[in-house]
Formats: sequence, structure tokens, C-alpha cells
Amino acid sequence: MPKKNSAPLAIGELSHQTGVKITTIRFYETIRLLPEPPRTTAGRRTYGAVHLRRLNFIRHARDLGFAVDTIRELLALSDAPDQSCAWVDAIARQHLEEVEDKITRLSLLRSELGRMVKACSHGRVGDCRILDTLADHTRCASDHGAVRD
Amino acid sequence: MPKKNSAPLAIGELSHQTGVKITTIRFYETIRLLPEPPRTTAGRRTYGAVHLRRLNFIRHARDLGFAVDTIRELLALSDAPDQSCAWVDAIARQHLEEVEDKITRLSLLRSELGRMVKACSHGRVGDCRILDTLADHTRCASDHGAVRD
DNA sequence: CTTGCTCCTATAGTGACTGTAGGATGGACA
DNA sequence: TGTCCATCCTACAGTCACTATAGGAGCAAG
Repeated sequence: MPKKNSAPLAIGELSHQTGVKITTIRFYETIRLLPEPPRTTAGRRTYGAVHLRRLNFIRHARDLGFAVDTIRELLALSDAPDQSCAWVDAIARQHLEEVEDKITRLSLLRSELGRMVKACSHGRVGDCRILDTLADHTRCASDHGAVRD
Repeated sequence: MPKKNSAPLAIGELSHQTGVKITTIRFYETIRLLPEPPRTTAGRRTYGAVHLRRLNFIRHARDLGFAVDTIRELLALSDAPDQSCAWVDAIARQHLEEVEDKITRLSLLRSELGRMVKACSHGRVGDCRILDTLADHTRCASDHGAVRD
């Protein structure tokens, strides 16, 4: 006996229940990530359980770092329950790899920054090891790449 | 006997020597990160050793993840060699902290994604553990926050 | 009826670039 | 001299995922 909690929600209510800001909810509507909800006669959006579920999914996926386009894909997949879930698996694995990659790069960065900070003798700017290091990549211990996301 | 390699560089040359794209060099000029260089009569930019040094500094700092505004600050500081380098040190330390923070958050994420992927039994979408997990944060082992930069 | 909250649209701004359109210049070769 | 291609120029739009602001209208309580 699934209790239908189907009283329509105002946007502020939906925002509160999902932790997604009102402006962001409206933004998701404009980029067609969230379907247009029905409106009251006065033009206010009214959301139901479907929207709530979908927005929770979106929010969680975003928190886990999935891109909006990827989420769109995942949502489409989850609407076709009889398909193989191999593609979902592939998407998740690829994202995991990207995260691991980022961690690796950031760790190299941490070492380099750590070394830089440690070398500082707290004197005058003219003798600053930190600025020296920034001025000349060859002083770096590792070939830290760029951290551009 | 410092060899002055002072033949003026064309923008393509500078790009080649620093690894910064031509468009990016021009962009740095518009945001006043790099000073406007002199031009030839035909209006082409000509760079000297000063620009080369400055751009190398910028590039290296960007690679290490410093924001453009921070780099602006660091450049201003490096132009005042008699000041104390405490502020430079503080900037670098803060950036290091931010990087460490990011690593922590990404590591939590990695665990969560790893768990998700491992739980996948490669069946149909309707039974997909990955989609289940995305649909419901309470299935998560940790309170991984958001990864928003 | 006023007060204060929620809601609406439309538009511009964020950071750090990247891409495109449409044109001018420079040097090498026939 | 013609012509070819690489290089350079400007100006503006697009990226991503929002956030902020301006200027209103609606709604419930006191």
C-alpha cells in the first residue's frame, strides 16, 4: 500500500524537500532537464511526486559529479527498464576513471605545492622560493601537468 | 654575461615558446594580465623577454591551479622585491589547503562510485543498482558532499 | 488594507577560456 | 608579377552550471 503523497508542491516546497535552489529548479526547466510542471491559474508552478523523484535523482547525480548531459542520458536509460544496464555501467565506470585521474593529478599538485611552501624561508619577496618556483617550471620535482578541469 | 635574447617575438613564436595558445595570450591581454605589447606598423604584436618571463610565470601558476586573480596578486608582489614574502606564503598555503580539501572530497566520491559500480549485476535497467543508488542518497555509505568546484 | 513572504519573467554575470567569421599581411616560389 | 599559404588581426558568440539582479504580481495573516 504505497502512500501517495500527492498534494502538489509549490516550487519553494520542492526546493526545500530536495535541497535544490529555486533558481536552479527553474534553470533545469529551461534546459529541459526537468519537465514543465502544470501551473495554477495565477501561473505558479505545481509539482508532483514524479518531479520530486526526478529532481532528487538529478541532484544526487550532480553531487556525485555527473555532468548534466550525462544525467540526461541516465534519465533516458532509466525510463527504459527492459534494456541492458551495460551502458549505465559504462557511464559510471568512465566517471569513476575521471575522478581517479583527477585525484592523481591533484596529488602531484599537492606534493609540488607542499615542497614550494616548505622551501619558503620567510624573508623578502626578492628571495622568495615560492615565486622562484612559479617563475621556473624546471625547479619542479615532478612534471605535474595542468589541473584544468 | 647574460645573453640578451632580445629579438622581438611574434605572437605565434611566444605561443610556441611558452605553450600558451595564441588566443589565450590575446585573452590575457584583454584582461590585463599580460601588458599590451608594442606593435609593428602593420599592427602585429611584438613581444620581448619581459613578456616571455611573465607569461611563463602565469602559465606555470595556472598549471598549479592558481586563479587568475591570485596570479595578478602574485605578479604585483613579485614586482616589489623588498616586501616581506609572508603574503606570498599565505597565498600558497591557502591554495595547498584548497587542493587538499578537494582531494578529500574526491576520495569520498571515488569510494561511493566504486561501490556503485561494484554493485552492478549487469542485468536489465529495471534492476540496475547504479540507477537505484543515484535515485536515493540514503543508499550511500558516506555523506559525500557535493563536488562542485 | 497593509505587511511580508513567495512567486513570476527576463536578462546579465561568473571563470577561463575556445571557436568562428571575415578579413589583412608576409614571405616563398613560379 | 601573380599566387599561395601560413600567420596575424578584430569582434563577437559559445562553453558549463549555475547565480544574481531588476521589477513586478499573488497570497495569507493580522
